[in-house]
Amino acid sequence: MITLYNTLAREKQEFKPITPGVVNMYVCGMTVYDYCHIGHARMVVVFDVIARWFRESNYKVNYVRNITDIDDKIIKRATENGELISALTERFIAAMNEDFDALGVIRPDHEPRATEHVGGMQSIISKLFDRGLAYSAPNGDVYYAVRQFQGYGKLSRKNLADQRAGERVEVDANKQDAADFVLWKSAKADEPAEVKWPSPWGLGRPGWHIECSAMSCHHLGEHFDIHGGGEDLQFPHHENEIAQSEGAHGQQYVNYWLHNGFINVDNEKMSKSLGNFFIIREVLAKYDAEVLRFFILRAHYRSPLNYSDVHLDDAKNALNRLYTTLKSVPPVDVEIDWAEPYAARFKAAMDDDFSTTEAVAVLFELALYANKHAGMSEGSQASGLLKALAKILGLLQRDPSAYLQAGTTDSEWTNEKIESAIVARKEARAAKNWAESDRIRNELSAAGIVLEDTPQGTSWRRE
RNA sequence: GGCGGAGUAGCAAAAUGGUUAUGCCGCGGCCUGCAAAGCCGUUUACGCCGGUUCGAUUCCGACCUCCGCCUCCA
Repeated sequence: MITLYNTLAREKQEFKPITPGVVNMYVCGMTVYDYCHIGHARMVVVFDVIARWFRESNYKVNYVRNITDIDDKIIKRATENGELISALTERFIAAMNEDFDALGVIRPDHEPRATEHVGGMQSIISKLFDRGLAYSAPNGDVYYAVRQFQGYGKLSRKNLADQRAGERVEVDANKQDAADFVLWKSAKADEPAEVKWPSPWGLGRPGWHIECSAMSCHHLGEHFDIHGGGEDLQFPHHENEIAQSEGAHGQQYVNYWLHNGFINVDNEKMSKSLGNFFIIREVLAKYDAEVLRFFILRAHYRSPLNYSDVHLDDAKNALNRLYTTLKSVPPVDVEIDWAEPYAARFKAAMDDDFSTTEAVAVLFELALYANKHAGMSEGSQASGLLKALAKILGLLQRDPSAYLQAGTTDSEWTNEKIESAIVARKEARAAKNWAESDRIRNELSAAGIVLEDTPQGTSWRRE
């Protein structure tokens, strides 16, 4: 039985699918006008693992993660660059795929793009007009009449009367109410033709929130199981999605709302305005992508997670221990027996709101057991189980030596050069010439290469 | 002002009404030519004050501090 924390109910609940054996899940993805940062990495890794765990639990998963390829920031960036919007978005979609692939994220079953669903958005807006939930403003924009929707604020627990309208942002005079939000934006003269779609309300483009209502409905129906995203999307984005979808369709939109916590820097939210954000590809230039993935999964998905080089170094050292175990205690292929104590604890952890933190702790306990029983069949069994369980988290599937010897920085010490140094050292050791053998080892050590003498010979790794 | 989250050992991070989290780092030991890796051991952990309880880090109440959302944001 899987339990998950439902933001809508503010408590952990047992997961009950609408259709037995099926999970329909929608996650708000990227707005593609720039490179992805590690906050995005956390979001995709977290929901990747959630999808993996449902599959492991024998559910058929329909995982949809959208791509927002039309919005204000995209238009602004394309205009600044003097390039077509489609050229800009294609470029960053390609970059996004590179980054997410590197992180071992399995592609969602569907990755709809907003621009492909404008028709669906218009049809929802029409329904909202029919139900008296939408209105055209003097400036040609179409707005959602928030106060006409009963239950507005039920996700974010916001009470319209308590909000301080206009305190931070001036209220648009076109709105009937400060809380109303735009469904359709009328075309502006200086906007490129690429962003102008015909509609019953004139030439224009969709508001932000409507795309997710349309794309989720297209792939998963009017009522589906799980909707996820970063915690900041709770309000207003997800609140508005509920208003749109439930307002148009007259039935419950989503059963379980899941929100991942942020990556912080110095205990503050990572954001562009603070200038404290890190792009995935910058981080991957310094650290192996698996280290970043491990770092993310070591924390619970709802907790804030502080990012720094010190913390990634810590994660790197920890991951090294697991790979070192797999290297020194070769795993056998294992079919997971969920009744086996370690596996049972792993499963209990994952079933309990996807507690990867506890699941990772089980991996380390297996590593300890494997190391203690190195050379025995219990050891290789434990090592095999370690690898099999880690696979569910998308970790530890590479050849251990290849992982440990991979360097993020190229040194002049090629593998061949290292190997020949090891041969030279072996000869020195055979002659009990310890001074020479230690000189060679120190030379390698200075280059970040660590030698390990074992009964089977000398192996090496990069630090 | 409203709503929500959090304060755990040097660092990171979980669970839990009484029993070892886990990892990194440090220290000691075993092993090793010496190391590394591994194994063993190790540093009075639970913001503060009350309450409930045989017993609270864990439940209840007050307080302090921090963070997030209320505007685009994963």
